[in-house]
Amino acid sequence: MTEKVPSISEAEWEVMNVLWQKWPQTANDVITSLQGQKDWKAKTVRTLLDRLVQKGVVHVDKEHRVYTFYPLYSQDDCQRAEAESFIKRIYGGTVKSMLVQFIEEDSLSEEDIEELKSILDEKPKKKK
Amino acid sequence: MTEKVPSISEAEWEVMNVLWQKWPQTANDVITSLQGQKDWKAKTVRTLLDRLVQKGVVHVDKEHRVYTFYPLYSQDDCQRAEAESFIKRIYGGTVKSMLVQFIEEDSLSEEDIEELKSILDEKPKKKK
DNA sequence: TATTTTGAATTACATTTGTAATACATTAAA
DNA sequence: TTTAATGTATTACAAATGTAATTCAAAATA
Repeated sequence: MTEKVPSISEAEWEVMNVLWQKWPQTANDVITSLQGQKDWKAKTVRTLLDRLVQKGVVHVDKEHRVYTFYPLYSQDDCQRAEAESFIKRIYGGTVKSMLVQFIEEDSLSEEDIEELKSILDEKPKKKK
Repeated sequence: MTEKVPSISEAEWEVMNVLWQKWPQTANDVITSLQGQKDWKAKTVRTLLDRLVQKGVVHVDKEHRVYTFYPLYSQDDCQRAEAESFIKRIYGGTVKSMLVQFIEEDSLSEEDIEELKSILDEKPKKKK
């Protein structure tokens, strides 16, 4: 079972995304990773990290002078949690309606489509 | 091309969802529609409607004493806009990775899966 | 050692959002 | 007509969020 994930704001997600790529990281690591990607001052990133710690999404290791941070939830868990509330709000809770919209749109390449098809084919076999 | 949709907050989405179902509606219509669904006071809904008007997402017709409201953007357009930013933030911008996660999860029924498959089968044929 | 740099802790401040309440002006009801 | 109900307009107020700046102590450097 997936425990309840605290809510992560938009800006905080950017920070989490870099933390999930590699951890632990120092605040400076994170700040550097976000350079060029986001136009944030170092202090801003630092604040976001602190808030994530407060929220219990990130743990900070204070053993050494320079702290290191690492995620307390997997990216997958957070994605699912976020996606669930998103879909409820935007698509009335039905995953399918969203999938349909995306599939009908031209946002998928030929290969993507093929890959999805094969995943779908696999799917029912996994039933227990 | 889809024009830029103003950002709609979580609570505001609930209001939009009822407005998209039927419009125009008076504030009271909307309030009534949300009864039982959300535990909001009438004034709260009214505030949300006003904010949506301010944001330019909803138009209010003041021709009559009792105003009527209607959406200025299609549900589809708003869903796409929201989904796009959502996917960018949460799934690094790739629709497919999200679809995969949902398909792999057990959130889809047999019929859903079949339907998706047939939609995917149709898809490539539509290429121009 | 004196000084600069660096990291962490604390504080700041505007905007958005959630969640209304109050004040007013009409209209409907008594 | 006086009064109550209803709809609109304005105001409120705390929490979350975006976006930092300031303060302070320790470490690195001159």
